[in-house]
Amino acid sequence: MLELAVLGLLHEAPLHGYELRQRLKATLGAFRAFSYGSLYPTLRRMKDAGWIAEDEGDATVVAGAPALTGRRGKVVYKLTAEGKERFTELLAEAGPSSWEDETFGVHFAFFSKTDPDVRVRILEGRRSRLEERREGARSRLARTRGRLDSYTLQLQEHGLDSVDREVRWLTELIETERKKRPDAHTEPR
Amino acid sequence: MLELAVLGLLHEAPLHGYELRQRLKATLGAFRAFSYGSLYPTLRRMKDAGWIAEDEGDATVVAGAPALTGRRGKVVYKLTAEGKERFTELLAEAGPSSWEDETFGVHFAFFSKTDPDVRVRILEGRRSRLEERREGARSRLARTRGRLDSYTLQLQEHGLDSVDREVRWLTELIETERKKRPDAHTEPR
DNA sequence: ACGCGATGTATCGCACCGATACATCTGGAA
DNA sequence: TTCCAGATGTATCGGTGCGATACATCGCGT
Repeated sequence: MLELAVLGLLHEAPLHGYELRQRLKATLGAFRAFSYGSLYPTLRRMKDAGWIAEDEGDATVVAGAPALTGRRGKVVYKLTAEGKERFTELLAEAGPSSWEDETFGVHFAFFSKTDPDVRVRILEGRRSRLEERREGARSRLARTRGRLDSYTLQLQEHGLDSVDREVRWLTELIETERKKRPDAHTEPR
Repeated sequence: MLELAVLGLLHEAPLHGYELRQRLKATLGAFRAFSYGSLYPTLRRMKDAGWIAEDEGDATVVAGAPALTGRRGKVVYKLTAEGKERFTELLAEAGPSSWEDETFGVHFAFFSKTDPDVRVRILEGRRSRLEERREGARSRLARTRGRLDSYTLQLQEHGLDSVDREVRWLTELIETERKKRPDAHTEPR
């Protein structure tokens, strides 16, 4: 997850950790926090995996001098060739994981770099996921309505409304996508 | 978090793990998943802490027989006296943690067992939390609007709308609470 | 000259999630 | 009547991410 987000952000420009976090908050803040506590370990993992590399900012650690207060410069990361590959690869796969709550937002954020077919498939996957959830909630609610105290009820209904809203949003998006490419449709074959 | 939820559910009736999970999904499914992977460890922790105790369902493990295929009965949990105390204690504290994303839903679910003053304080805390977030997002959006691709923009706006909706919802709830107790107000003192 | 808030890197412990394993019970199709 | 699929039920494992915290530097207003 964070991995995909980082790949996407670095795909546009090299960044150091702090900036990365700012961008993360800016684009995905509504859905996930992505604190430093996961960012830095992820950066290390990705560096070890070879997706990203340090790009020597203004560090210029003079070999002789440091030892104490070793003047640590910014650590700027950039995508490697393998990293770019990995990014396209991740963007291409539209599996069930792409439309889970946590994942969907990140995928969506990079839709402009995603294949149109994949876009539609993800949007539809997300929508039916939500519709499932909504039906479950609805029937459960109908079944237990009487026994619920008013707060629990309010909570259920607010939740249901939110899901409804997102479903409508997705439907609009899907239609827009369709209009752009009238030849693509749900069932290939 | 899960701890509070479990205390709340067991406060109404003794339950075993599976049932507990069902209820969790039913009341909080819109916000958190609460899988078994956290439920069972939590139950163990709570048992060790003394908040809950096993209530021997239909286990009736006859001392002599088992060994192989040892007929494992349901493990029904119930609140202990300390557990009840702990529950009221947790319900009473309305700190910043009560209105974070993950926590708020759980607190709200047990509002019928919460002190009216605390209810209002939590609702207001949640609201100003969201308003802060909204302002941040709004100004960031205004600042960067031109540079954003249309998908990122859509995402931002959808997020903003959602926050708006929740703020309105909270405002209504607060007003309702106020009507119920016209003497309570924001600043004590 | 001082200090405070933003910038910047990093780690630690903990909560939780998703997948998985495995066993039992129940009801309907074969 | 047998068989098997799906619901019920308990449990663990690896991994991801979060919140708090620590610490150092930099730019700026006072």
